[in-house]
Amino acid sequence: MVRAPCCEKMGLKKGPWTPEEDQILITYIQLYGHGNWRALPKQAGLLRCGKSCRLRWTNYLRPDIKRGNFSREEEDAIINLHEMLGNRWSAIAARLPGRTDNEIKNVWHTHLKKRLAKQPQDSSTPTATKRRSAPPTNTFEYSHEAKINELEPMNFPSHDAASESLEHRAVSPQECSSDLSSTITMADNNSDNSGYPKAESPGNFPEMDENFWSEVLWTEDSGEVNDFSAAVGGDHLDQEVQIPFSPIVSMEPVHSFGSNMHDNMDFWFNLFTRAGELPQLPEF
DNA sequence: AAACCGAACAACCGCGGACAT
DNA sequence: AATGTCCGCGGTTGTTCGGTT
Repeated sequence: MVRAPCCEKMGLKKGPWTPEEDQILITYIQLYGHGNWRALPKQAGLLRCGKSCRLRWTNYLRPDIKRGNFSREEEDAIINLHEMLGNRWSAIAARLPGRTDNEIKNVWHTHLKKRLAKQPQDSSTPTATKRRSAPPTNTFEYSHEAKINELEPMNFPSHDAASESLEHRAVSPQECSSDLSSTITMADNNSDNSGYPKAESPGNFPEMDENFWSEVLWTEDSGEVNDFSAAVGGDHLDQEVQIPFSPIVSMEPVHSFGSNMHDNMDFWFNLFTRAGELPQLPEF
């Protein structure tokens, strides 16, 4: 069979994403989910291929991504998991909540390989056993892997100095609630030419329950809205929220957001203040 | 101050598997 | 069973940034 090129149509944009594109993608997925990546960019009005959208979302924009430096525990876990799983980054990422396969892959190539190279091959250390880059192939290894797959995802507190700083850690809902001023300060003072505040990456959202992202946030009795471009800014919606990068997005009140109103409020607050602008928060 | 260089990381590419028709 | 489409994965590349000379 012949595979159609990902971006067969000319004019599709490549390269770094702009804040405006991010905003459109985030807003679209919040409203409609991402059932069909291929169709998504067209419906959302993005000049990107679906693949690019998926990558951007999964590696950068997803709300549950933990930004910031890897803790020592996380690094050790990556090393151990890599020892067992090989270069199966997605499998490793599945054991490290909030970390993406791409991020883990980068950390491995930039930090951990070097760290391992420096370490003496001492069998007493968990990372010193013989490594492989290929996935396990024999039955013992696969049964071992099956055990790994039964493990619960690991949770690591961010405890190293860098991740403790405001510049690197993700902002929890609780922190947002109690210290909004720091968020404002970061957004105001750390902007660079990219349009993103340095300290406030798009990944710094409060964690949401799964329902938040699986639910369609906005519903209308009269039926579906298929044209996102028309939907944003539409006048048929209940509430309006001014999003810094243009589109006007509206949504239902708080019950659609998840279980915690404060989380939701903080989410939007963080979202909007990324552009250094105070939002017009919806009235919940 | 400018040039250079390496590290870090975001993004792209191509392949293969899963699923639908 | 064959074919087509979509998605996810791993490898790789390109760009940016910070440190050094």
